[in-house]
Amino acid sequence: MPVSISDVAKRANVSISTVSRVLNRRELVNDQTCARVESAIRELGYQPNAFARGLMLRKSEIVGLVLPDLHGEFYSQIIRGANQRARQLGYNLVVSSTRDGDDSHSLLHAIRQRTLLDGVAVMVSELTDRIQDVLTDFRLPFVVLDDEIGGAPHDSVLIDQRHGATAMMRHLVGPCGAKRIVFVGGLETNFDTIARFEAYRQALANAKLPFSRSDVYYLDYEYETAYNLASKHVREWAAPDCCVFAANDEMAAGIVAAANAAGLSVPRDLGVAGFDDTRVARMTRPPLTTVRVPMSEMGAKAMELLCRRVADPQRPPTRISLKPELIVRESCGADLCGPHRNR
Amino acid sequence: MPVSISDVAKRANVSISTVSRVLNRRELVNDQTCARVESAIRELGYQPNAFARGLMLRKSEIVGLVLPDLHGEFYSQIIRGANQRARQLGYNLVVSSTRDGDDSHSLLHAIRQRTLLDGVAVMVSELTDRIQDVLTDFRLPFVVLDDEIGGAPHDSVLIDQRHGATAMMRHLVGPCGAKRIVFVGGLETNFDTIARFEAYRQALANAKLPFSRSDVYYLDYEYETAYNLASKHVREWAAPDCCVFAANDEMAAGIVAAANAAGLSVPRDLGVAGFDDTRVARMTRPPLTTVRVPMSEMGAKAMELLCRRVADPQRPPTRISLKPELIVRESCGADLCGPHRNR
DNA sequence: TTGTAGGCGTTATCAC
DNA sequence: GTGATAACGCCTACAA
Repeated sequence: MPVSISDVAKRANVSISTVSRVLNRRELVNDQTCARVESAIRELGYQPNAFARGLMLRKSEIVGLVLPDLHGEFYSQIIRGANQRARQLGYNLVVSSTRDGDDSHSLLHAIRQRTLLDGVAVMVSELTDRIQDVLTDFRLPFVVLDDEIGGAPHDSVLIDQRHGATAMMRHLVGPCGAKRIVFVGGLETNFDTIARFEAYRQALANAKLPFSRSDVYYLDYEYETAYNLASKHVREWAAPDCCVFAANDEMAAGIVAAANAAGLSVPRDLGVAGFDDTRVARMTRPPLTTVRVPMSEMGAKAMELLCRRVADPQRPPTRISLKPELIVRESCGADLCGPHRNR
Repeated sequence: MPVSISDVAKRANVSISTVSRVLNRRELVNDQTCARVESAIRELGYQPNAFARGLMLRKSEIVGLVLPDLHGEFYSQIIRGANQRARQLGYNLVVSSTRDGDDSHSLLHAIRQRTLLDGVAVMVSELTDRIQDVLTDFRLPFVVLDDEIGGAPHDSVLIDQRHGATAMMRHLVGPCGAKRIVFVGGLETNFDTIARFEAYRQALANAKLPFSRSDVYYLDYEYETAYNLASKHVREWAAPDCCVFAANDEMAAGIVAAANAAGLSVPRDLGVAGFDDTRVARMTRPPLTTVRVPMSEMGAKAMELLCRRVADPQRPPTRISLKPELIVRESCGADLCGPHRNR
């Protein structure tokens, strides 16, 4: 049933090498025979077998992207950016997540199949020993997203979390005139949360504001969880110069909603800042002051690095750092040029 | 550099067939030699070459998923469901979109590479002739999501849009007591929008409510567009018994926001209904009455069908229909047991 | 239980 | 310009 290169050869009355030539280096073959072969290909509906091809060429033109999860706007953007760029570069993208099912299994499965992949981009977000181990003696070209792994040198594309969080904090203590800032992070072990917390603490110190352990919460990046937390605390937070700094937009949205539900007005009675600048940020009332993280660009850059490395495995490791950008909207009263509640 | 099966064979002092046997049918080989081979494998870090393997076995254990876009909660859910199920079934998933770049190119690219894929699930959402053509004489096992293609019979998993939209309309004209319903759809050519509009019109007729062309709008499923539209019309809509039926949650959220911004109260001054039940639905104030579309289940079912067909290409085409479910929250005042504004 | 040999569909290296 | 032929790494009768 499957038509192979030799079927085409017979039909066109040439040898298989000639067929192979018109497929790959048509300039080496006579125009007439070329035409004959091409029509044979068309008539037979011949499609080169990718396995045999890969066996010879040792590449599949498929690269992988492994993310902590595929759910939500954030990852969605990365995938989109990566997919788009990968295709531009002539590659197809395989997406996997470490969350669906057992993470190690998931990852290892992808790796077991690795000979089919030309390379992999990995985002870990939390470092487990297993992943660490797997990655250190990884034979396949790979690039790491949003973090760096100890051990072997490798390509990586990073978000300068510190920079972004610091910009936000400066905005809050400066233009917004905040004197108390509540930090609502994701999981305590999450890389991004850690980096943002560091910036938070540092900025507090710089501004000579007191740091209080009890103003720090670790949640799970989800809207509902944040809503619930805020429902409990929002009346206590509501103070002339208090802001909540959430580690992503969804949680910030939950907090805004809880504040509204409690009859408080944002930003008059309480400032709320988000992170990521996903579409939710423009869907709350008021829209969120947040930090734009160039997610799809991160995906795209990852693919560039990866494909470059596939082409030249020897090149020195590259490290790309992407700078987030402060986006001032209304949820912190920034436009008011003073403490946000003095409206 | 790459270690092959014969390296292992040498190291273990056996023939390559023996190595192959411990890899695939370990029961056929003596325990002792088996152990010897296995340790050789481990010591050498041997990984079977997937190309050579595929060349013999004629399968890759990779299946594809082609979506109109990868952006947003909706597709995100489908991908997640599909990915999860695919892995459970022992397959890896390749994701592509027809939107990034030229759609036909994109799709055809995936198809050109198809010998690497064992099968593909496709969601088209709008039918272009090219896609139609490509699909009708598709050699590869495939299943269609959320629609059916004329021509060759095939597996498909459908959302009963009609059922969902009708349930919503019944809810609006019944419990909510709506007398005028504004329809805000996606693109006029979009399958889902078409189906929902049909249900809308039908339900209006059944309820003996007047249909007015000027109460029908076609947008693009985006929050902002809907917000802008609603900003213009919301004061005119605001009537004792008027509801807006948006074709997805994001647009509904935009409409709610516009209403709030205009000083109207939802649902007292205007009812707003969404569709899909994505996370946004719980992030508006008030939360949206909407229709839950089992997206991740659709992805999962698609993979089941696909993998089953890969295993048995001869089986008769199956057609799975998933029923959406009405979710009553507060944006239409349903809980009020009467016209929503009488609060 | 194990080894030998042939073939899967390509591409690459030679000759001609 | 074109055609044999040898890899590529693996699986699987068939033989021993």
